[in-house]
Order: sequence, then C-alpha cells, then structure tokens
Amino acid sequence: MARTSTKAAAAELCCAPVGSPEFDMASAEETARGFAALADPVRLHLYSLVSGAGSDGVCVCDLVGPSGRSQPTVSHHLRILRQAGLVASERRGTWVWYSAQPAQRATLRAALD
Amino acid sequence: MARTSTKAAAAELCCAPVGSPEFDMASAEETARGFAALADPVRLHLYSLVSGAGSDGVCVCDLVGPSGRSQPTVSHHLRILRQAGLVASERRGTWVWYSAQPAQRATLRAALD
DNA sequence: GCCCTGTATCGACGTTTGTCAATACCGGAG
DNA sequence: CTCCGGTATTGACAAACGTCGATACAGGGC
Repeated sequence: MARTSTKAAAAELCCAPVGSPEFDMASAEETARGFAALADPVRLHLYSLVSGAGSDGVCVCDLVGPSGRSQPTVSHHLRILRQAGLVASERRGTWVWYSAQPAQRATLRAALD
Repeated sequence: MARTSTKAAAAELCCAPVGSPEFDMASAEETARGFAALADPVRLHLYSLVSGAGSDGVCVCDLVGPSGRSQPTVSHHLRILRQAGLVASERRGTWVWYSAQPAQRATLRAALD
C-alpha cells in the first residue's frame, strides 16, 4: 500500500507539498469562501449587476426585482458577497448602495494561477 | 414602492438587464457550478496538487494522504472537480491519474471579467 | 412626535453538502 | 481463474445552505 508513484507522500498530518509548493491551508479557507460567494446563480447575477454599475454602485431597490427573489433573500446574498469582500455597502439617505471591490476580484483571479 | 433609482427595473419574470448587458441565467448555473467546485478547501488543495503536477497529472494514491481525508471522500471531491470540467481522469494500469484542464480554468478566469 | 418606506435580522423549513464505514468494481499478479 | 489492492459507489448522518414570512431597525417627511 501507499505506492507513492513519483514523489514521496509523507502527509504526517495534513499538507505535505506534493505537487504545488507550500499549500497554505489557512488561506485556502479564505479563498474557498471567496469562490463560494460566487457559487450561486443568484449571487452571480447580483454581483454582475453590482460590478456592471461602475464605481457609483447600485441601489438595493434595483437588485430585488431582477433577482427574482424576496427582499430578505437578496439581503442575505448581498451580505455573503460583502463578507467575502467582493462588494461594499454604503448608506445614501434612505437607500443602501452596493459597489464592487476590484481588489478582491483580482485576488480570486490570481488564485486561478 | 419600487423606486427605480437610476434605471427602469422591469423584471417581469427574472432577468431584466439592469447593470450588465444580457445576463444569461442558464450559463450562470454552469459558471456557478464551476466556482462551487473550488468553494471547498479540500477541493482547492486537490486542484492545486493536480494543477501543479504538469500535464502528466497525479496518481490518486498520491492525493489521499496530503488531503487528510478518507479515500472515498477524496474520490467524491475528484468527481466534483471532474464534473466541473476542471480536471480529467485516466486509467494507467491499476491506478487512476488526474490532470488539470486549462480550458475550464480559463473559462472561470474569464467569468471574473 | 408619528407614520411610511427601504433594508437587515430572525425563525423555520426543505434541500444540499461534506464526511466516513461498508461494499462493489476493475485491473494486474500469481 | 482466484486472490489482492487501488478506485468508485452506496448509505447514512450531521452540518450548512437557500428560501421565505414575520419582524425589527433606520432615516425622511409630515
């Protein structure tokens, strides 16, 4: 058993560097959370709307309709996108506007090597 | 109510183009499945190992150890990566080797706009 | 002050996900 | 053909997720 085909498969505890150099499990959690934020069609749609609205952002009141979901559900998805760092929210009087955060998008794109 | 701040929010059924031009819900499902495949730390690790192994790929027997999961769990995650088109599997005698599919990785990177 | 409206949170529900033990499948060795 | 070992599938379970209705919070207008 354990027929280490090409390289030694140590794996005493978790993350022996087999193919990729020094895979960091802690940052993997963070990166996975970023991808998970985009792993839902509704959130992908919301992020597309927010990201396509320029630096001004979009009012939440313009996101509920196109998403086809209830207002609490949209608020829930926007929170996930916000916690993933993909968007930011800002109050403007009565309404809340969401805008894209290009830095986090670049981080995820970089994670795709 | 429905105080369409800047643009008209029609949304008769689902996907009125508010910010981004013609958001396709069908392809959103597919893209979301791609991101979902990378939305787990274990799969991110496995994909990192497979992707870092070059065009030859990696034997499954070298993935179970570093992942820290049981063999059926690793097989389950590899199937998800395979169904997402991110990796491909090939039998070589007794063992099965997984290799990365750069096309799908490029597709996901492109989805990040 | 009180209402009205937009947004967020709470509670609950059914569905999906990650995980493992047990088992089936499949190819090579004898 | 029969064993043996690597991989995939099945079944079961707890945890997380997506969804909505009801409700709470916040700001503007009166």
